[in-house]
Formats: sequence, structure tokens, C-alpha cells
Amino acid sequence: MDKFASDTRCHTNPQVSCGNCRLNSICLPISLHIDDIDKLDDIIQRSRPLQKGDYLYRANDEFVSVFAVRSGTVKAINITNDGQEQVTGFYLPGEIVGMDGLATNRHTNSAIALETTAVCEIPFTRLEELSIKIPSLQRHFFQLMSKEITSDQQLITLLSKNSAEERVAALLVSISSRNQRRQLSSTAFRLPMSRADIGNYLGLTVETVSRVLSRFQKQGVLTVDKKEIEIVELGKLQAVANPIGF
Amino acid sequence: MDKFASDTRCHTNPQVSCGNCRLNSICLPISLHIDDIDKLDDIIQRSRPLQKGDYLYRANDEFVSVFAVRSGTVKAINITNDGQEQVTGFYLPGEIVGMDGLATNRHTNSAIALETTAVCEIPFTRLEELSIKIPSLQRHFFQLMSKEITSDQQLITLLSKNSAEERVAALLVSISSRNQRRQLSSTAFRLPMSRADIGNYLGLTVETVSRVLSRFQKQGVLTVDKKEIEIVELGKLQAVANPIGF
DNA sequence: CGTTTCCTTGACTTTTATCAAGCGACGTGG
DNA sequence: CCACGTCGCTTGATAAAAGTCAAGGAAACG
Repeated sequence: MDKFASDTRCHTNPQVSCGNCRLNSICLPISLHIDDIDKLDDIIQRSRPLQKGDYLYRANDEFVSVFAVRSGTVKAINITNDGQEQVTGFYLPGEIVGMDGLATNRHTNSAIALETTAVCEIPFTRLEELSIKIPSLQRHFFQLMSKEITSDQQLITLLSKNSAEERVAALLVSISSRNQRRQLSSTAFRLPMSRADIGNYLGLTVETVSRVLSRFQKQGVLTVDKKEIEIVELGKLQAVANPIGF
Repeated sequence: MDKFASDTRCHTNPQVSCGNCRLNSICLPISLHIDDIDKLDDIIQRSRPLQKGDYLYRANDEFVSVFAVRSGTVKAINITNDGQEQVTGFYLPGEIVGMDGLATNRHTNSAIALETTAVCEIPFTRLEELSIKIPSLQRHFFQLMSKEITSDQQLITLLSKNSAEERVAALLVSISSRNQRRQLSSTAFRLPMSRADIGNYLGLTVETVSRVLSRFQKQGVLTVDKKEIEIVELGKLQAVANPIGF
């Protein structure tokens, strides 16, 4: 028998279950008992991967589900009244996106895949029901939302108080540590988003982002090759980002 | 019998219950049945008013409760690694503050009264228990958190995309509409916070805030007398703030 | 293989911050 | 009750940071 026939290790494989998922130690199942994980598993829908540019949901869509990113990257954007877009977050594997829809039962953000991306869709009403049966899940979900709040507030602080260099450094450090959490390299990675998205997220123009990256490279803090980043002096980068934490 | 002896209408009166509270149509009790309100009422603690400058809680305090503002105003601040403070929100009567503590069981913000302020303290573990018994309360609390997220994201957009004038206009319009919700004047009110707090919140210096207000006054959009604001042309102010919504 | 998109770099402009000064309200202690 | 110091606010002059405009090159894409 082919030992890979029912392989559940690959995180793009739709057959994978929460119990087997490589990301379960950082995703929703965290802190659940093994049989509770199965219950969670039952309500989760795994669809085929999204292509770059595909929408996970659009602003004003009815709020039905939240989504756990399985692989790839998602950006969340708000559209302003005058039609510009504002990137409010990047979501990497193991992170949950879509909680913006709860307040009004409609999404206020849109979520877009930045590359080929697989997600687990979690219907919210069923998650709510399950939360009532599994208090630790309720608590965990409250915590996820609260974490979203604190991370938004860190971004607010960043935008309000920090220079272009500090903002870019903070984003790189953030991605670095989120990679580390997923057991990936914290010093060498590919940026999944464009310079325009970075600038948009950080409240800077593309030109400024580009200049800051060039400056960091000139200073020997990192090397940039298109989207490939290698952080040479993580400590120095953290020091620049430090005032904030992020 | 003195008809005011057991008056529960005054919002600084510690005896008031959710059922009688002037704010119950915009506060936590919203959407609860009358007997559910009583259950909520049972867990709420009403303490004596805070004085200007008093802390409701401090960053790193254990997370025990969330707080509904009954009267007065509260600001929430983050302290950055280098000791500066960042105002992340102003909370007016009927609004809930303190949800930042959920993620880690410790508050990441501090909350400070900007004037004499009365609050209802809602112990979170008891709210959680009650949420399990009253699903509409669970839903409502999820919604409150989600609303916090969307309002933070609007602030992010504001900080990221908008000029000083647009930011100040947006704050004024926001306060105006929150006043309206509480059946107060939407065009004449006293700013409960200092120029420094406004600037801090909006990512501007005191000087810039002051200049923008002067400019608005010169343009006849509003009149400023110290902290008293009268909005003369609300439409024009909304138009300036418009790109965002906020 | 041509076209489009993304990124970088340079020159210049604009916005807001910084520095400095002064005014008026407020509160405290003499 | 007044004098004084502090604090909060305003206004002006100047500086710095980031934005805008423009151009060119490299990679991606059909």
C-alpha cells in the first residue's frame, strides 16, 4: 500500500483534519481536548485552494464564517468612502480572518488571497453552538478576538508614533516571529505581499517602502532580492522596531 | 413620601439598575429580555465615581472585568516600549471598555478617567457563565468585540490615509454622532479630553490640532471656546471627514 | 515577444513636526 | 485674597520627513 495514499501531513491537502494538522498547536484547536477537536473538525469545511487575487469574502457580504488560513497568505482590506483601499492586516497560516463580520452580520472588510491559499471555513453559528458546549472554545474565541484588538491597537500606535523605518522594521520583525511560531526560518523568507500592500498597510507610499528597504540593505541589516528577504542583523532590526513591539 | 427618595434616573446614582438605566438601549442590556436583564444586573457592580486622572485598570493588571461607562469619559492608552503613551480610544457613556485584557488575561491597555466618571463593573467570568445560559448575550458580546475591531480599523485607515484636517473632523463627527445616540446635542458639546489627548489619539501634535481647530473656526465650520465646541456646519465637517466614515 | 505591472531611484514639493514665545485659567500657598 | 507657578492652549518661524512627480529597468504574463 502506498504510504502516501492517505497522507494528511500536507497542509494543502483537503483531507487533513484538525487533529493531524501541522498547525493545530497555533490555530483554533489550541487548548482543546482530543474529542473536542473532533467536534470542531466536524463543522469545518475545507474547500479547494484559492488563487492569487481571489476573494475569500467581500465587504457587505453576509457574515457566515470565519476562516483559518491553512497555507498561503490573505490580506484584509477596508474600502474607504472614496474608494481607496486600506490594508488592515495580513493573515499567515494558522491565523484566523473574518471576525470583522460579527458586529453587524455583514463583513466590513474584504479578504483577498495574495498567493495560492488554502483555508478552513468555520461556519460561525455552528462555532457559537459548539462554544456553548465547550467553554474553553468560547474562551479561546474571545481571546482570538481580543488578540485582533490588541494587534490592531499596536498598528494604531505604529501609525501614530513611528517613522517610516520603524514601521517597515516592525512589519519585518512581525513576519519573522510569526514564521518562527510556525517553525519556519525567522531570518530568511519570501514576502507574500507587494510593496504597494506593505506601504498601504503601514501608511507609506511605495517609494518610501522601497527606499527604506534599500537603506536597510545599504546598512547591512538585511538583503533584499525582490521579495526574498534575508535578515542579517535581526537584533538591529528589532532595535529599530523596538519602541513598539508589534 | 419624597418622590425622589428612590430615584433611579440619575446616571451617577449607584442604585440604578440596568432595567432603569437611561443608557440601557445602547449598552450591554440591548436585546436582552426583561428577566435576562435582571440576571445581568445581578453580576454588575456599581462603585463610587472615579475622579479625573483615576485609573480604571492598568496595563498588566490581571483581567477581571470589563466596564460600562455610566457617566463621564474614559481614555484607553497603551504604553510603548520606550515609555510614551498612545491613546487608543475614548469611551463615552453606554460604551464598554476593557476588552483588551481577554487575550492574555492581563490588560494591555490602561484606562483613565478624563473627568468625574461612573462605571458599571462587569466581572468577566460571570459574564461568560451568563453568556452560556443566554445565547443572545454571548452573541451581543461577540458583537461588541467585533465593533471594537472595526472601529480600531477605521482609526487605522484614518491614521494611514488622512490629513490632519480630515482626522480632526472625523473625531468631531464621531463624538457628535455618539452624543446623538445618547440623545444629547450633536452640534454643541464639551470636549472631555485635552488637545494633547486628541493629538495623541490622531497621531498629530498639539500644535497641529490647535491650528486645525483655528482654521475650522476661521472657515466658519465651527466655533471653539476652550473645550466647548459648537458645530456650525455639520454637513461641511462630515464632508471633510467623509472619505473615512469613522 | 511585446505589454503590463512592479520596483527602484532621483529631484522637488508639501505637510506636519519642532522649537520658541506668549497668553490666560486655575490652583495653591503665602 | 492676592501672587505666583503651572498647565493647557494658541500662534509664528523654521526644519525635517515623507509625499509627489517623473523616468527607467526588470520581472511576470499573456
